[in-house]
Amino acid sequence: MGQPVIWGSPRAERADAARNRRLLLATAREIITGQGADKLTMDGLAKRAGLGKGTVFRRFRTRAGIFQALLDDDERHFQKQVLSGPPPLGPGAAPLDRLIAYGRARIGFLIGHRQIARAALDGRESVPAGTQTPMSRTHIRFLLEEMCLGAADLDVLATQLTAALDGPLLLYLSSATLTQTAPQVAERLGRGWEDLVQRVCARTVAGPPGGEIPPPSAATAI
Amino acid sequence: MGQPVIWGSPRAERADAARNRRLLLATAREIITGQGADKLTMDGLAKRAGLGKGTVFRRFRTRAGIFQALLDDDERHFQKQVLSGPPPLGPGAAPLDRLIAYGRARIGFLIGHRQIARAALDGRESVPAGTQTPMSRTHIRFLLEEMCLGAADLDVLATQLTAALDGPLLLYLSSATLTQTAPQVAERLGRGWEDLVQRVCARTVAGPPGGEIPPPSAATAI
DNA sequence: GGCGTAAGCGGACTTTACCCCGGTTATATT
DNA sequence: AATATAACCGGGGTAAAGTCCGCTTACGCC
Repeated sequence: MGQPVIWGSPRAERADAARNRRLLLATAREIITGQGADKLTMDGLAKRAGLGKGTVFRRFRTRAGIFQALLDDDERHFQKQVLSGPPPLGPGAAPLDRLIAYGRARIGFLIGHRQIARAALDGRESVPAGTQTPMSRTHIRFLLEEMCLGAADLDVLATQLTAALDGPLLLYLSSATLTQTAPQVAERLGRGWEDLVQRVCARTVAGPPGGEIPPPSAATAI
Repeated sequence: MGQPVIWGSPRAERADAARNRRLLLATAREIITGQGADKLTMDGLAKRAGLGKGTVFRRFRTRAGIFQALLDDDERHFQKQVLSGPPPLGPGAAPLDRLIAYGRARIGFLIGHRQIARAALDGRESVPAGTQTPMSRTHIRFLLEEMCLGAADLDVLATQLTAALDGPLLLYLSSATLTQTAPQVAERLGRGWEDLVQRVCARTVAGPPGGEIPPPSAATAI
């Protein structure tokens, strides 16, 4: 139990650091559910957790970083359902059905986490929301690949579909709308996603317009 | 009290205010091209424009607001090309071709404006990027409508395609990648968009899964 | 042209994100 | 167990965002 297993390279997180990180995340959740995300301040968080301000910044680097960490945490749980839960979300169903189910689930997840997800956006960072290859994109890419549709550039397609899923909730829908009519919005977006995916995966598309030129260079770049 | 008749529109902008707004936008552009978007500070902007800080905040409400205003300004010019320029971007071509051309143009525009567009994101506002019905979405909606594909919910589809266009550049691609390999990225995304749109518009899709239920309530809601 | 009023303006004030660095403590090694 | 070292902690300091309120000015009306 107390065995400090050394992970790959970056020297495992020190025990006190890990404890404090958990404490800070939990405290952040308290503040958010109690007073709303926009009332979360670095000072306040530190004080309420009984820690110094420097500690908070060391852990999360920036205010948005806290929300990214929270989102990451919840996404991990969500992803577990996707990877090992019952079909059609989990493995065992046809890729197309899984993709549709995944979209609906993701929409629900984002609506449930809209406060945090929005607050995780930060115009001053080079890559705003979460990681550069979000789990969502990876999963969609995987399902698309299994379907063997003749897409010219799977990476781009996966990125665009991920955006079609996240974008409306992160970029275009006002949180007022979301708060007032969340269930209807979820249902509409879910149907829309199903329709979109069904069209995209119908596989009746002419070859690439410019001849058979493969994607520019590295196949996995973007 | 003498009730001043409330006009439908909120009483045109005062002349000095308009002049100052233009001055501030121009000054902001100077700073951005000269020193980069992240060097733009409200104090600095006010001082360089020879105005008070309060004025800057009154005009743009928030730091991100400045970038939103700049983007809005440039988008207006861009949109002029779309509405009255030569085909296939402008009117005169088939809707599908216009949609493809629009996507490519929009990608180019966003890559060219990536600094501003990213900085316009703000996790503390209810609707982060620009307006709630961006011109982009409206235009896409219009073209889709002309195509008469049997989409269940055009508004949602338009929103999702808009996101597929904006999302990759706003949310997922690191600005490092963009700066280093902008042309290749533009080309790949452009091809991807063409492929995506061609699939979506192939019109060989079964009816909606749950029968012929129309979208929940208001047709133009989302 | 003179007047009333709403809008605009400025800059001091408050709050908050973020930096820094000396002191402390967990962990690996011997 | 003692030591070396690297990571962690704290809290004061800075600069920038955002607020307030009294003064000024443009605009519509008489």
